[in-house]
Amino acid sequence: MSSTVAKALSLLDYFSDSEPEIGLSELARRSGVDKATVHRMLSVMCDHGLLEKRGDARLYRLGAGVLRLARVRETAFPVSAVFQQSLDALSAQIGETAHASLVSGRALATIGVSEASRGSRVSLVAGEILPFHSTASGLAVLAFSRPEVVDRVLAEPLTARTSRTPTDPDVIRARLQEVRLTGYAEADQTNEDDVYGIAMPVFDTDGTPAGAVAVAVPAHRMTNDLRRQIIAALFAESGKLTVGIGGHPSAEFRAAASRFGSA
Amino acid sequence: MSSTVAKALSLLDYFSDSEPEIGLSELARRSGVDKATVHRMLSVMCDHGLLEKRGDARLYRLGAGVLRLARVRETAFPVSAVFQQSLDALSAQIGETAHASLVSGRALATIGVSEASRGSRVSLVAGEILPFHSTASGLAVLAFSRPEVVDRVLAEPLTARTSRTPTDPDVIRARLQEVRLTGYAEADQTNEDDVYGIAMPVFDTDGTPAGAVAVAVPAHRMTNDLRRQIIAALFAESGKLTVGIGGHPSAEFRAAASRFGSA
DNA sequence: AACCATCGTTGATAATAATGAACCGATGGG
DNA sequence: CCCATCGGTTCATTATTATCAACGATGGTT
Repeated sequence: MSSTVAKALSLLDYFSDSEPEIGLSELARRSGVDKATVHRMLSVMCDHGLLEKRGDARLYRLGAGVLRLARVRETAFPVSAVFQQSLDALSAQIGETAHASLVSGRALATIGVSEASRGSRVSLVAGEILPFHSTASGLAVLAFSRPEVVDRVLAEPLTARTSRTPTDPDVIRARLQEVRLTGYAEADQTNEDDVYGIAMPVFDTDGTPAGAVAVAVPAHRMTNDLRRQIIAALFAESGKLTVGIGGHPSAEFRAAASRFGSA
Repeated sequence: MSSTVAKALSLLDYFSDSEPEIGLSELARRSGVDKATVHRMLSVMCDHGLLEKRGDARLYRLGAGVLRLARVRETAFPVSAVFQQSLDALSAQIGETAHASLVSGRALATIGVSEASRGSRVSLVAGEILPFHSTASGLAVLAFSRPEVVDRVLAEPLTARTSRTPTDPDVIRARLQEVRLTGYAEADQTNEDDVYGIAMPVFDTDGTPAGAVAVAVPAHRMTNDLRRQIIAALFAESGKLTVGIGGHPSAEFRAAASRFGSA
């Protein structure tokens, strides 16, 4: 839990699209680690190309090493490209912002976004780490994950992102049960105010969720009709994606999908 | 030098296009670190999404986290996309394989390749970590780097990749001086047998090399005419790339370029 | 211009976390 | 059927790393 490399790697989580460059003191403050320690860890990560200091400023940013790593992963197991294509289709069809995330350790990593072209839309801070318990994507993934994964996630302290965020493990377990029956997860302003998200899992080769695709809508604009449209579109795209990455859905999800199809 | 996080991160260097999945014992053997230690480090990196074990097999591969990191870096500082475009143009024009790499800590990380369409061509094991002293790209970068960077690189032990690899720091310094005068670096089978590489630096905002573009040709096919073609094309593309990433070339490189132009 | 806050960096001490050999059960090839 | 090798685990020893304070530099403010 408190290994040195874990602390070092967790520093990477603070970099996102909204904050691609961060200073030493800022990182120390956020992570709660001593400044000197952070400094040494950042230096090591710079040496390995995971980070780099911008020449002039004294800010750190993600280095060229991550580009190489991503390239290696994408050429061996192309998923990012496959997802982006589906996201573009989704946002075009629905007219709202679509995004995708993959299971990345004990959280979700946003790996693609396709924003709607209309003026008022949900503008995601992309590239962020998403919590499991407060996002539609997280619930969608968790609902079809193995019980021990659920236990591990719910054992950790659950922070309330908004006033509506469920933080009681039992409440969340109940919601997961719903998700298992319907096949999709909804998050009505539980991760961010005014954002209503609907998500569906995408499955890996072993039948466990590899990630999720989701559509995010300004909460006030959500209607029953729009919900139905989104869910139908997600079933289509999630299916394509699961096939696209060589996976196959769990029996539970297939059952939920057929229930929806016959409704 | 022997910090824990450094050892952990160096494990990532063994993943490449030719070997996107590696087992525990294999990594322990290569890195020379104890199996137990490697196991703990891998576990931590899995928890953070940098790596993941493939569900069925017992192999480790790069995780979804690297995709997120690369995405964040690319949206903030798009270089990978810019490079790929130039690489495609180069390989189309010359008819040989072109590749690009960026300074990544104490080495070069290959971030893009565009293979020629012809049958006999250099097929790079892409996504690899390139040494500075044995590759044309490395020499091109080093030649225009600050003296202390050169000293640091040449202070480390230089491994002979082929029978022609220069391992004497003084010999390499002499070659760097040539590169500074001509603006390009050549590597005649010093990194890989039968591969002749020509590379040119691409500069960052602060006038230091951010990386290099290179063309690799089967050694037996290299002629003076082809050399001249490649060098001319590289001057054009390297210039575009330097501008494309918002950088500006060092005075020394500009001088070399103008000498070539007037020749 | 002088000040104050904050930045990145360094160094000595104390305590933590890494180490590596031995061991286990499972797997697969000879 | 046996042996080699795999991934994974345990535990006592020790070397590593976190800590905390102080320092010089930087930059914005009064």
